[in-house]
Amino acid sequence: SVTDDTSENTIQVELCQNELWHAFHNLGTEMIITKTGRRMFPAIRVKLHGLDPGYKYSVSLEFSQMDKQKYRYVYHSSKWMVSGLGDEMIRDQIYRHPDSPADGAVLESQIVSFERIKLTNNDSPKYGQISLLSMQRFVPRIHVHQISGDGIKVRHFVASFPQTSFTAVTAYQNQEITKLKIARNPFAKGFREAGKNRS
Amino acid sequence: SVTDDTSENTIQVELCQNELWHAFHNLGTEMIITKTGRRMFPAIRVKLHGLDPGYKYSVSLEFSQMDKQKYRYVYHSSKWMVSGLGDEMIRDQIYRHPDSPADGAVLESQIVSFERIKLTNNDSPKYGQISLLSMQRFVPRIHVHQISGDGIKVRHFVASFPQTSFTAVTAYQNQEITKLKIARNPFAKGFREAGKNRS
DNA sequence: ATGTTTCCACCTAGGTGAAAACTT
DNA sequence: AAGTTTTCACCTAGGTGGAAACAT
Repeated sequence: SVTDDTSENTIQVELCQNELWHAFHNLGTEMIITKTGRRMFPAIRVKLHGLDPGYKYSVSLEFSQMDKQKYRYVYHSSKWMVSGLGDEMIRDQIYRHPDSPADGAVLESQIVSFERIKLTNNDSPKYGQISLLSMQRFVPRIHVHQISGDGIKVRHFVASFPQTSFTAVTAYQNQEITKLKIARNPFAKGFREAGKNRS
Repeated sequence: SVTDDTSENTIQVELCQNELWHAFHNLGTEMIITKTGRRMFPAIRVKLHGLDPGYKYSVSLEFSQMDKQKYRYVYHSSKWMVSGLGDEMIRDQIYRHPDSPADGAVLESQIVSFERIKLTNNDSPKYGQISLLSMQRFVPRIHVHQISGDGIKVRHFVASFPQTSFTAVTAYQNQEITKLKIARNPFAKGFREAGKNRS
């Protein structure tokens, strides 16, 4: 498992769009996983603080299983119930942010957005994809590796935010989640309402 | 000016889509420059050979003025004529390929494509843009910098291909160039011919 | 029954040349 | 007259949820 940062200078990771994440978390966030890979919405976007400006850092995203259980959504009660023992996840999957490694000063000056990561239910994920398990729960974790001049990792910091946890699904279960995705994701409009945006 | 590589191991730079470049060169290539920046078509795409697999290299694109003259296109003779003395170019503009610096082994295994570079006639080019001068001639040059562990440039190699030279314009002059751009660039279709691709 | 896959209409995002408007 | 800027219809490219087909 992961060792935390032990030095006196602490790295801070700030989650962007915190209100949006909480809105989804209140309904029980679901993320679609497909064979070809699907983006996350909302995307994990973070702001880093406390980096050493002259050192290089690699920033990565990883998904930790919240438990070993499988869930199902019960429509008449609008609740998630445990439906049995979950499967074992593929080990050691990590998505390195394509703009990293980069200097601490550069990374701190911008928002690190993981919008291009794709979630899949394929057993052999392609480059840029992370393979998850349908009907199981995950929490994203941000890893920050400090790298010395010769490429050796000298420090390692991990952060995670409970409000970004989600259930992986191949089709949305809770229609309130679907509505919120359509309302907030510019790519998602579903079927047009009568008389709106028509030419 | 630029120093050439002097070591025994020579770096080779191979231009991709050579036939396409020659087709344009035969007509006298023109590249549109705009305030907001315009991509090059064809794009400069190269394959690198002879790199040291363990060293890091930075690959960049730069535009060298072919002469200090300004040209105009004479329609009735379909020829470019000198029309006077050109302007001075903004110095030291260089576009580093976004995937570099990278290890020699990584760079050699893929095509280095400069498709995202944008050419502009703006005096203060934004990030990712190179400012050129309308009605003047340029030849792209590929720079390969070998970088040591502590970031110092230890070797420098330059390559250029005469068939990629062009005249920068704000509107196409030679209609044969326009036709070839429309024929070969998937984004450029101009006005549809009657009865084609219609629903 | 329940969950997965495929296909598709509908979007966003952005790269084209043509034409018109503008500048000098 | 000659070159520049703006706008726009028309494309490519690719991210959505819905529905139907499929699998178990």
